[in-house]
Amino acid sequence: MATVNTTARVTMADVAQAAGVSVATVSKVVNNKDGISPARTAHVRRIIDEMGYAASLGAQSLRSRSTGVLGMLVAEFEPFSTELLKGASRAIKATEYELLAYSGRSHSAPEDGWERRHLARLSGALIDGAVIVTPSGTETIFPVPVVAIDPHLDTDALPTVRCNSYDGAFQATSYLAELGHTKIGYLGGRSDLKSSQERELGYRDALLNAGIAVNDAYIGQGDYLPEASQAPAREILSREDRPTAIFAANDLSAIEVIKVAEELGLNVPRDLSVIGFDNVPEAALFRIPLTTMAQPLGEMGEIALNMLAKIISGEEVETQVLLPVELVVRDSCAPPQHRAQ
Amino acid sequence: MATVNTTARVTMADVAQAAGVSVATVSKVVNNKDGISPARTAHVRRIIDEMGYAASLGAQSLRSRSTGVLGMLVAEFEPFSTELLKGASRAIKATEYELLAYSGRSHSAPEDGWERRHLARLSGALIDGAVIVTPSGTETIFPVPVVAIDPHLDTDALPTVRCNSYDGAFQATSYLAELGHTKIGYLGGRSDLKSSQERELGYRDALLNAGIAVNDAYIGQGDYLPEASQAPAREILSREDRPTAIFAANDLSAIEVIKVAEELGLNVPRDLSVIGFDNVPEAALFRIPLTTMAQPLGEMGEIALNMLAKIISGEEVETQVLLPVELVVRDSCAPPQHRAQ
DNA sequence: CTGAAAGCGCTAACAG
DNA sequence: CTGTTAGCGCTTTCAG
Repeated sequence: MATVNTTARVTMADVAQAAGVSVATVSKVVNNKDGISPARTAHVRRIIDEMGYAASLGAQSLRSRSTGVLGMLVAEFEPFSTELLKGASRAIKATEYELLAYSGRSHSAPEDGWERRHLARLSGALIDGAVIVTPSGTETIFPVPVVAIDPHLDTDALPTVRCNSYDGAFQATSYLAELGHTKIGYLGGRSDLKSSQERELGYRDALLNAGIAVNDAYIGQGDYLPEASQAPAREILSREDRPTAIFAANDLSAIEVIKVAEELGLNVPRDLSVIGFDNVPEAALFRIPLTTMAQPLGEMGEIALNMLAKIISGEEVETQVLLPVELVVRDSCAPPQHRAQ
Repeated sequence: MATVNTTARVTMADVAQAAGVSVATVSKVVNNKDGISPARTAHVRRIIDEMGYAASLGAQSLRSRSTGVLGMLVAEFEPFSTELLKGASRAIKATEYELLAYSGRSHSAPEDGWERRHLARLSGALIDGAVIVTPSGTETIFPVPVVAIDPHLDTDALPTVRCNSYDGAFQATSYLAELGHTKIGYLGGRSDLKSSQERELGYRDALLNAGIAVNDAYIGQGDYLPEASQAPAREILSREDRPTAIFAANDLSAIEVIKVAEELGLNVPRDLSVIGFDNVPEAALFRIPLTTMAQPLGEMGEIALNMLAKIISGEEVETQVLLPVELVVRDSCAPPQHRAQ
């Protein structure tokens, strides 16, 4: 049975009444302001504990413009963002802050600067600053200090931590070429993100570098999303002259590529090599462990959070952090099979 | 350089002024109340978009007692809770809610009902309900509807989703016994959680069932935490007559056991078999892939969130969900080596 | 040292 | 249909 058993919230007024003091006094005790006698302080504190009182974050921030909580804004809690979150959570222990992760209803307006809305909703109330994961808007100033992870913009206007996507894509594609592949496809990510653009560039340059002509029919776009990757993957792989290898812009779409390939009767890696990007746990856990370009996700989350904390406290920090990626070889790539022309 | 570039927050009053209407009108437009002419509604909406306005969650909830956001309260964002979070995030898409995950500063008061404080801070402002992960308090009624995952209590007072810990522990221990082990240790979890107690019970019963006497010197407690697991693991494994297998109450402590074992010069699985519990991604990813009892973490998060949504909307739901666990065999267990007595 | 009072941004009656 | 008014729970002057 669904019994909704709820108590009334205990407010500061309740505490004040129980303690026989004014709310102002309680407030001062709560916030460790001085000007309250030790005796009263102790008394009020006991009542607070007894009643299990904790200041309402909403009301508190409404008035004081500072809450001691940092936000992590994501479009969704998927493998990429949760790895970042783990890192941020690790980093926050060394600070005085609490961590609040927020994922609004981005499913309504897909790529439309959701972070702006989230931020507007949470800042100036609730959070003192935020790290935003893959923001898609063009905004660069917000109501609170912000650091972005893997942002949209081709600008230094926002403190940012990201990985070298160009280099990673170049490495991944070159790896495929070195394996002997010449027909190498690319399934791109969200075209509004800089990371995605860089990955495509790295892919193209690696091809050129290997003396392979770029074939646009081998290029699709999956928006970094499994759902969106299926159709383009199917299209590329259904061609008579299909590629023998595909570099996918992130692991989740790489996995989707493999699924589509198998539906089409292809064996991975025998008939098709697939390499991903990110190295989320799901990549290693997949039935066919995925070869991928690893980003130090946890570290990125940590760095971003530390950066944010420093920025808020007015410290000087390097605001553009670029981390290296690393090839992780697993089972999804192999030299191409010899096929009849 | 650390330039903190921030704009002022745009408030409802700003919008009202820009639109040449009252805040009440704006409020009604924002909340889709009727009673505003289509023309004005459209006009106000345009201004809102232009200014990038979004209602302050804090102020909004302070007044309306309902925010359309559901909370997920965790002590920390570690592998266990983030897997649950992924599931919850999946489930929330089908609802009208937004998801807010919160991890306060539990490092202050370790096992002391942190969830009460988090909830007090967020509820009655901010969230309409919450799923609480491994709450440690004894409270059963809260200011908002709540569902617990893996709670403390031996009670049905709280809507709960959890796994069959007793059965899982029994299976895990039996597996070790079937492999031929007779000296089987146990590294327990947070003793205040029911899951932990059940796992110890399952361990003991499985031993008895296998005709093995329980040796208390083989039993330690790691609080489900890597840090806390090290010392007891070292103690158990340093004994002259050390066990040849250890069942750890969760994966993270199992991994810690392996690390300690290796420091002590033991080879896993040759000299020591280790089995964990949970099947977080880290278990499979560990250098020595960990054999473990899998909990359907994502599913648990989904179920809990759906339960919460239903409870809030007054629907009848089964409030005590018990999910099965499953043995996942990987590389950390082997039959015991023959050793000289 | 303590309390009264004002007001943060918003919503909910209630008048006009 | 629209604006005025009164708070939500809290912090912060400012008098006592």
